[in-house]
Amino acid sequence: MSRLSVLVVEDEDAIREMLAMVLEQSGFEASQCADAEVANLILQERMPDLIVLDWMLPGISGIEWARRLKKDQFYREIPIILLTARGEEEDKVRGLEIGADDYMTKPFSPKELVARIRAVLRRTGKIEDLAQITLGDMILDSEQHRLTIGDKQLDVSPTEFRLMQFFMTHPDKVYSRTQLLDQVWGRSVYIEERTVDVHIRRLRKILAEYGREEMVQTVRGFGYRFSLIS
Amino acid sequence: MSRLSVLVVEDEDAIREMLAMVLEQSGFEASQCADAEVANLILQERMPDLIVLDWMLPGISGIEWARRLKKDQFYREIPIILLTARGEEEDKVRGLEIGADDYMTKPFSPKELVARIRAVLRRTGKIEDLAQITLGDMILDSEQHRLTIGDKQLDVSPTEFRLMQFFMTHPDKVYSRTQLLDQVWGRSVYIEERTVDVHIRRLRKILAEYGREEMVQTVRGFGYRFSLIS
DNA sequence: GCGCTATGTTACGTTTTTATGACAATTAAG
DNA sequence: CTTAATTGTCATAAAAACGTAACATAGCGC
Repeated sequence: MSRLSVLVVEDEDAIREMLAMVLEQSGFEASQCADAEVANLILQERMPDLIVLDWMLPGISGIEWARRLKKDQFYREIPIILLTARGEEEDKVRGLEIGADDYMTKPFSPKELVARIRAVLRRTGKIEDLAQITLGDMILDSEQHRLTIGDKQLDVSPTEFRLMQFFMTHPDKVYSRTQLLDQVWGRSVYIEERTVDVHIRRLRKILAEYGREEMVQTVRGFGYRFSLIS
Repeated sequence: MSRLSVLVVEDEDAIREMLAMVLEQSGFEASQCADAEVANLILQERMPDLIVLDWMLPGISGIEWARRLKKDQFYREIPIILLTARGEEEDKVRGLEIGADDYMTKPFSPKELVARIRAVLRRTGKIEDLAQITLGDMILDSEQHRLTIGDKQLDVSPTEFRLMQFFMTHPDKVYSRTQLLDQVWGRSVYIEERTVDVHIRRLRKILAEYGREEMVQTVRGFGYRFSLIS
């Protein structure tokens, strides 16, 4: 799976889980821990593409840990977004001084979080990877706006692309037509539920050419599910 | 499938959007607004199944609005979860006094939020489902809407699914046909008792493919029992 | 075993839900 | 401006799920 990975280091459980959920929901792969010590272990396991770091941490403070990372030639390149409580604006300067790539005050909206993460990743040139979602032997490439199945590349229309994108980032779970409309078309638009059927049909037609139509599964009375296993 | 709807009334954008996102992600239908005035309009449009309400609001305070709702016979039944900043624990008492159904301090984890909402909805009788029910080596997953036996995944029809759901949550106990109709089909529908037999038969047929038909047991003169032990 | 009742099984008509093809409107491309 | 592609909607076909009746079979008291 080539989703971009984000490591969340935040001691407060509630906020950490909230962050992780938003990240997962937005297509990132989130790992999390409550302090710098564990964070170091995780870093040895796997290098994240970005770190979201709380300013205040028990033990080694966030800022101190960030400083160390930025001195370590091995970890220096990982972008860091600092988190801080509101009203400590003066810290912003210090944070950016030591090399943090951005700075966010709690509380923040999911949109803001994702926007900032994207911005940082773009700035540091990692965003290209984000363009790729992999599931099984299928690759959905947002940059090329292309779907690859096995070694075949095929083009899909914008709506089918978004639908595919949603499905590939949320596999194995049933979604009602309403939920799909909300998530893929966006809330606020009023569209007939039957329309989902039609687009499902169009997606299946495409997948059928590669013998994958059974990946889009009908769950009678509930909606649709996308799954590798039939 | 009509999802349960939750109205979020919270003036701080960041938190409101966060709430909405978590709710949507968890399968609820979320509507949102920043103050009590707009909330009233939304209420007239559609009655939500639950309200998540910030304690402090511009204009009419959350607590005041909640009090009014709880006096209004039309809205009284809507459960309310109050939100407050940490460190205002003493408000909890006041909140619950005026009829709020639960109380949450910011910040909170998505898990906690969803758990509390589910708990309240369960308590007030609007929900009874659990994402995953396990019995022996069988897993009934509402999220995927799938039944797993051993390592085989199989789809069952809506009615068989609900029947299975009921049985798996109430194993080893006999239920009469009437009880099953009440519980699985719903109290208000009139359906022949024999129909239960037929669906039992269909369920057995499915289970038989995996050598489990003896799990659905006939108790002559009383009804049926679902049990791992035969 | 006999007769009676409860339960199992099957087939069938009905209802509900989903799939599909066609069309018009809109948008994007050339 | 023309042409092609995309998209949403509708009408209709097809499929799945349901409930019911009819008949078969099995259990139970006598």
